[in-house]
Amino acid sequence: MDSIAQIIAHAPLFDGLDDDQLRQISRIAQDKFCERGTPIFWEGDPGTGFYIVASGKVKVFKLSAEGKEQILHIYGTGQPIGEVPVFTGKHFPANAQAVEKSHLLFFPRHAFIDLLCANPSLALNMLAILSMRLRQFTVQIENLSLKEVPGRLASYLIYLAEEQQTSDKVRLPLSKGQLASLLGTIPETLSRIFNKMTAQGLIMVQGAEIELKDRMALEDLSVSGRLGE
Amino acid sequence: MDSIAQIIAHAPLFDGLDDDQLRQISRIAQDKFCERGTPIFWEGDPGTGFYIVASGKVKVFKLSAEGKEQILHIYGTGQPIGEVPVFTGKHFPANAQAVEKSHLLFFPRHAFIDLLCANPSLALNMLAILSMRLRQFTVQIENLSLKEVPGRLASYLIYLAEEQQTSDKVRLPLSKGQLASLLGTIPETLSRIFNKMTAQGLIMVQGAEIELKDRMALEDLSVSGRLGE
DNA sequence: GCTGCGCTTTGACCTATGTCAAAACTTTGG
DNA sequence: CCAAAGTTTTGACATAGGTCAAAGCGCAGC
Repeated sequence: MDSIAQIIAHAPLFDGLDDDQLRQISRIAQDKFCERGTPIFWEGDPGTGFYIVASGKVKVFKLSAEGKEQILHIYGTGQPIGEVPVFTGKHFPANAQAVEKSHLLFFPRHAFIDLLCANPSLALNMLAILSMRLRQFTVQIENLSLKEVPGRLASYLIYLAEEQQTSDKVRLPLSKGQLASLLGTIPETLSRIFNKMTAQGLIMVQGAEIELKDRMALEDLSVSGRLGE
Repeated sequence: MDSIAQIIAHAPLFDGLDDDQLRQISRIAQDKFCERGTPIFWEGDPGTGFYIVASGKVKVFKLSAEGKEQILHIYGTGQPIGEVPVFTGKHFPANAQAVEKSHLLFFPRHAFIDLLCANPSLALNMLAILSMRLRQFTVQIENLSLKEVPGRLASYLIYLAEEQQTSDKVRLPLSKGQLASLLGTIPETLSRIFNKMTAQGLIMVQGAEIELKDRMALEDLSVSGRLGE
């Protein structure tokens, strides 16, 4: 369940390809193992290829001049990262780092482009993935610009509840500090907002476990973007 | 210089295709003419195809619940818009509206996908365009989250100077109100920041003409994200 | 079962930027 | 050339959320 072939067979990017095509792809993949905190690439590095997360978790983020971090996204098993330079031919537009022990597959740029030219459905899969990302960034821009922090947090909690298929209790998959960075704020502010939302009866926090006490109000908040009264 | 064939031949998306391929593409394109303010699509509409701007200018934007607008980008001649749903099969993730009298070409989804499967270099062009957009959104997220408004404005002015190939005087291609929306702020704040930056000798504003008096300081500001002293 | 380090929370404070209202300016059409 | 509508600016004010510093907490390793 952890061989290169297995991973490739289950990655959305390679969905719908036949066994022969999958074999070709396996042939160009290279293993890379990372410890928690290992940098995978830095903004500005030339991109010689991209990665797929085989296991573990990787954060992709930007850094400000003073070192403040904005997480763009956390990618998990099966998801590709660092594809942008493959197609623009330019450098990586952001940084990537393992947030836990991770296993990645590396695909060198040229070999991959060759495969892509030969397999239209691989190209379509990649187009779909990039489009999904575009849509997701669109949402993040909306969140940052049009919603206040409580609204962003509410959106995130709802997103988690959907992902974890639960309607009332979610578990944060990252530390609160990292969550702050994902939501475009800082830990102090996030902590205060957890308090405020708890006081208003929207949620209940026990460590990384968050109980959604008032799903309706959370939905409202996530749409309106601002905490009432 | 305005025929469908001419426009298609010069659009980056169709770069490097031979005459026969261009002819095929022309065949599926449909004209659409828009007045200033005409909506092109709304967030949530099903995407039955995408557009290329033949002439004019189109803004792509998000709206908050209270009606505040965040412009994601302004697209001009030769640029495609609305490609995301073509590949995800879902709805448009944002709104689009002509900001001036515009001429668009519409490409229906299925016919385009067929072409794409048959022309790997068309697929690669599209991948390059989506990747460039991803990179650009990445920058916008960075601006919104890690820079203050003066920093965002400085970045934008430098970007304009490059685009307009001048080192000291740029012309805003949109109203100040719209610029505020692009920078993730409101007209009042933008106006005050123009004042402040003028007072500090960074720029000089005469209507839509902006003189860059201190390019160095603007670069600093755009990198550091915050106005000193 | 302590010790120490990293994460999280709390408090006091400051500031960038939003809100609301009105005035000044620009553009457009009659 | 003027009126009307839209855009930009100014002013007074409110506030979300950042900063800095310190105190709690919780878990890894001895």
